[in-house]
Amino acid sequence: MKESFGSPGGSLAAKVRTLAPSMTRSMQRVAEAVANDPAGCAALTVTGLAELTGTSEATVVRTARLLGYPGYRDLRLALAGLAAQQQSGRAPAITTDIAVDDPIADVVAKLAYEEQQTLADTAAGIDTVQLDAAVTALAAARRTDVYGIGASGLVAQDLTQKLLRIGLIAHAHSDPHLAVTNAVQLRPGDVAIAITHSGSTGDVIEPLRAAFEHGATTVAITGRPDSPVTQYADLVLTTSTSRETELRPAAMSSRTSQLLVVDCLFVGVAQRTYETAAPALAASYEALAHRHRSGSR
Amino acid sequence: MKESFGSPGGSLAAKVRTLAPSMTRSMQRVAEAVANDPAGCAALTVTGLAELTGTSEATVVRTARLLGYPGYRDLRLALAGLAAQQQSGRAPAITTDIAVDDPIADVVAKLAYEEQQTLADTAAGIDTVQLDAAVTALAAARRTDVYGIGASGLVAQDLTQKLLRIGLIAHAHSDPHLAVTNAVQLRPGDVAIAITHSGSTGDVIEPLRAAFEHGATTVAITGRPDSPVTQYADLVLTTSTSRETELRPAAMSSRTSQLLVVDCLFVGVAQRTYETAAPALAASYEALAHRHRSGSR
DNA sequence: CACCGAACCGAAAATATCTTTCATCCGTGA
DNA sequence: TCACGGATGAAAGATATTTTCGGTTCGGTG
Repeated sequence: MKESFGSPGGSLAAKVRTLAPSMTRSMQRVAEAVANDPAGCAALTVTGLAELTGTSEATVVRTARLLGYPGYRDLRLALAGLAAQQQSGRAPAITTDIAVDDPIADVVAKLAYEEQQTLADTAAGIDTVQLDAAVTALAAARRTDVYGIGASGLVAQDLTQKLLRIGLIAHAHSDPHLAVTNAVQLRPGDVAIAITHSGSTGDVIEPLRAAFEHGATTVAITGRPDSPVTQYADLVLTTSTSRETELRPAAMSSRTSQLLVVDCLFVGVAQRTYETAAPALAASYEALAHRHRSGSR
Repeated sequence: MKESFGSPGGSLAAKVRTLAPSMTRSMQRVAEAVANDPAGCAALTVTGLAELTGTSEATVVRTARLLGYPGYRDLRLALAGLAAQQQSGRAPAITTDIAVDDPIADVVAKLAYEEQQTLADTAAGIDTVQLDAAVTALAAARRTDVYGIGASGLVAQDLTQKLLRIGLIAHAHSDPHLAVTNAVQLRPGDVAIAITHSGSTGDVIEPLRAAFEHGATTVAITGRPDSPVTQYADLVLTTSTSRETELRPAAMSSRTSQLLVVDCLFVGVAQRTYETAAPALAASYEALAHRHRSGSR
């Protein structure tokens, strides 16, 4: 709503005020309407605006000319621009938590905003040295086990799916017993990754511990860098922790954060193993093609 | 971020990407021109834009329609608005694709940025009316089945986990046969949700179809609103489509987008069923507490 | 008070722009 | 190769904008 200086378009209201004295009565009515409700007027045709102001098309066009536009068409475009700017000006107001009676549109906006925030926090907080070390370990690993339970289990599977796609050997475990059983098979050069937001999930810590004790390179992806899980982790990747609210459980933001970390790991590994990763990715894409119907076009 | 008129607003570029696959060659040329230079195109008449893109007026109008506007006139208005916003909003900082030799810190930054972008696009492109209807259906459903394969399967599980947490009956299926077997058990009042980025995954379409034919309320979460899956969907929730690069497969951004939609569904349902959802959430939290060791440190 | 002229104004014609229709063209699959 | 269906653009048709032009009002003047 601020007026810009030399910038074209500038404030229409100001221009209207300046030029008002040199306008005839009907033209003033038009100018006023335009200044008061740019958005509304932008939606109108010459005829519409003429009727609204109780004048004629000719007068509207004359007014547009006076305001410095070649014709009404261009005034209208400028109006649309102005409206859009005003619209975006009164932006955020997303500061509050999601309330029980928020309309669904607000829910969408707030969730998107919060997840964006989570991503930014995570990216800012990540330790690239540890990340790089984890990537190096993964790229060279004979096999990789990933542990995760509940929501984190899905992240574990996501990572596994990706690694498999580029030809690495990876397994996700959400059954603690099987996880431990498998963990003891690991040996130096292998990698074990535990994903847990709280860092205190025993079912995930135990297999990591087993892997750790058998000499595998262990990685913890957690929101609590001082939690028990880090005891057995050679490398710790910290995810961001945002306050959780009644309607937005922690699982939601921790998942977003964990997924970003996982994506970074994946892309990092794909870079390191580009020679084999690129063809593998292409191949998996090919293989899937026939599972899709002919497509929409 | 809705715009003044009925027309869906948000990022035009995102919409172009989403709809591009369903466009013909000439229309793609027009769409591309519009997406690349909104300001320039806003200054052109139909004829002008037709000449610029080497097509005809008819094609330009057709493209405008496909993008959701009643005609070229309105597209032009929207373009003017967009141009104004870009002008004031300054440059969106163009990031290049992730390169094979990018240092890990750049990878983190680029991935975070792209996922944020995906979230914004998704939020802008989502149809809140459909979303609201889906929420209503879910909140009232006797049971809910969710179909998803591969990466989308994880999203399906995520949704299921969340719904279960607030006391709803939900199942995720990734086995196509079992999915169909279960789908035929559905009846009016039940809800079936298919999650597929391409919208052409036969293994996911079949169960949805079965559910559809048995009278369940069917929902499709897809990046292609014109794809086969929507044939059997009462409600369609569109996820955003970002260009995929060699090191960043489509699965990555579609997952981010799908998860946002799923989160919106969940929060929406939690709002509707607040009386039962809040205690249920609290209870599940309690139940998990004992799985965690005494705490940090 | 009647008259005059100038500016104002809007109806309608003229023009530009947008939309629709329809015949043609091109690619595709049998 | 042929037939088909969708994509495409030329041109007709519909709207919107601009221009023209004559009527009207208002202030000044004899």
